Amino acid sequence: MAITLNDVAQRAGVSRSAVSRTFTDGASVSKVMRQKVEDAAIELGYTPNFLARSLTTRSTKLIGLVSDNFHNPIFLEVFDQFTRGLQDRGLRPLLVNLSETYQASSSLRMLQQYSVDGVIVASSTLPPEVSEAFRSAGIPVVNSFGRFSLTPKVDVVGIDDEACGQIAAETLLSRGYKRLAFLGGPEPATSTQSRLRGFLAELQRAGGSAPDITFAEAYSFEAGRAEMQRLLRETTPAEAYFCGDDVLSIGALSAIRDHGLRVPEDIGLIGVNDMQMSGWQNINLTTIAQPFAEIIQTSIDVIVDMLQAPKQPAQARRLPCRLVERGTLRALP
Amino acid sequence: MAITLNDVAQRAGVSRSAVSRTFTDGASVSKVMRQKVEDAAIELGYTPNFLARSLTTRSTKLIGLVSDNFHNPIFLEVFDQFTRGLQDRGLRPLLVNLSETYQASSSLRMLQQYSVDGVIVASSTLPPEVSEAFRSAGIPVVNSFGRFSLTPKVDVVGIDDEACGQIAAETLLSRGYKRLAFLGGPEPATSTQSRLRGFLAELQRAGGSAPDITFAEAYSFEAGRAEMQRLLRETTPAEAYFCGDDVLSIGALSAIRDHGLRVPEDIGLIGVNDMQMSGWQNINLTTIAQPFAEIIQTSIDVIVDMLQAPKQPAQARRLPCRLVERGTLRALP
DNA sequence: TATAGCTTTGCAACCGGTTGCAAAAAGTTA
DNA sequence: TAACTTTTTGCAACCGGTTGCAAAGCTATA
Repeated sequence: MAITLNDVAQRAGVSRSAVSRTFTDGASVSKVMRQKVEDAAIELGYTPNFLARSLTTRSTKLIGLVSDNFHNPIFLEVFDQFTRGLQDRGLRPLLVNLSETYQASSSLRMLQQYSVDGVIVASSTLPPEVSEAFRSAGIPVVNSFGRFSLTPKVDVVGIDDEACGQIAAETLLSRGYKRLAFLGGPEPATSTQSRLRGFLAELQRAGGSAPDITFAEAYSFEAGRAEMQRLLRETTPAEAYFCGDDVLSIGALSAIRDHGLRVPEDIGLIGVNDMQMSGWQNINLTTIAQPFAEIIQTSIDVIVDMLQAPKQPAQARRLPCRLVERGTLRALP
Repeated sequence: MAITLNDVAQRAGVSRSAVSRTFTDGASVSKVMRQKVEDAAIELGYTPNFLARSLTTRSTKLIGLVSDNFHNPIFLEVFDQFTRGLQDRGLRPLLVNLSETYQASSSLRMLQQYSVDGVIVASSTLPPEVSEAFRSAGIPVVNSFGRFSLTPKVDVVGIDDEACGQIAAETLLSRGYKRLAFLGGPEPATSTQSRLRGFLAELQRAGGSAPDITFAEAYSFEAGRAEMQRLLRETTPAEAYFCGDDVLSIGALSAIRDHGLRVPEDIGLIGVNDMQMSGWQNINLTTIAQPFAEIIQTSIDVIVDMLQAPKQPAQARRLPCRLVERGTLRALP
């Protein structure tokens, strides 16, 4: 059996409140009282029970970390940074893995039952309704990697997908590529659509010709490879492809090389994310970096602010992307 | 404010106990009573508070999932499977990311404060003391991917590292490789030492000559690449390398190719893990598969058993590895 | 219809804490 | 030293649930 408040109170010969107060900062306890209690606590090896405490304080320090993305290697970096960031602020991530067998609605109920202080939905593919459900349930929520909106229903922290498409277009055009193509992620994803929009807009502005447009089934190596294989088999390949993300690009890269073509000499490739692997020397992918650290840090800041002052109007934040030049595009002329 | 037991009791015009009982399975409630309560609960949108309940039932369904490995891509697969497996059994993973800034001792205190039902330490590099600390604190614990021992202090589920080394030796010898080498993971890791022991034993048994032995700094691409670069620069390379794990192998692979040598024609390579990436066609690594799904499933089973019948003597389980043949070793003669 | 046996229900105590309030103790001031 | 503040302390109620126990309600049997 664990040591409780009562045990310590008895041992120290003081009231239960006294013990509680020594472990609550800001409470009024005299020097000698604190000493007596702390001695007893140490002797017995007492640690206060957070969950019992949460009943009256109405704060569990538990944060639901909800995602559906346990396959894209980039998310290991994301989880790493989220867990560290939360820990640094004394918050505890309760991890939820959404899938066909575990639906968002169950997770809402579950997280309610555990009285989480807030929820972070970390996904670029989950529909906004998922985050909105938490908000309607009165749980502070932030959608990391979510889509920007001028009238967001929940707080969102993500990148500027249109600007991202624009950077891709500028970069490819500046390298002298003419016949461009867009090899997007899953077509229904709003991030895919926004990047496409920005890509097309910039091409038009700069007077470039209309690109080929196709979509991969998922953000995965296999999907990128399969789609690129199809393109190489069924079409005349473009000079350069703007791919939905890095893992997709790596799949495409492997298809191109297997087809006997060289990158960047025959075909250029630019991805999105800048995951660690993209910097590996055997991949060396030119890509548009998402500011992961900033997105995650900001998301945590937003949640922490909401814990203190809930019910601010929702806000969508767009953080800027940045070109990372490596070896899958030819050099500037 | 959230709806409580009291609200529902009042609404339904029954006692608090009655409400509690309708939400506790195995409790005695009549048909009509249950109906009344459920109606009221639905009207009000009531869900029982798990944490309050845990005070009396002494079960939170919270499982600490402790790891220090948020960099090796294989761990995303591990987290995916752990979270799903736990969810399937109604358990909730409280994720803990150990690092220099967040020590094992803090995590013990924290997990005690949250009254977790059990802890899974998922790491092949953390020292056994970490898991043992949980056990001495009376928390059921299992060490996944831990080291085998005949007299374990805590339950361990892992692979047979010596057998793994043996498989590597057999495989390389059967391909006709003569000058073999061991390019291990971090030297102090016991898994590294065990695999080396099995590797050497089998070589000796089969009359092979003694291999070169070196170690990488970490289980990472960079470390594998750096060590292989050093070997190529400073030594006459061996005919085939048994590498500490897949990500290390991929680093080594890139160094070999950059050096103008071909795999498997000039140098053979075999890894350990069989992570998804190893099957990507641009990598296509021959490797020894760890039975991740079984290790994780077994770990969860072990914890679940401990929740029901605590304090069985600790047991270490070794699950068998399996060769996965791909393209980084030459074919059988 | 009276009695025995089983099921259902509410009361009240409890899980491990926190906290408002008033009494007690300590510290100030005149 | 008396009167007045301020600080410290314990009591008791509460957070949102569960559960042992005894009373009440029901069914079956004689």
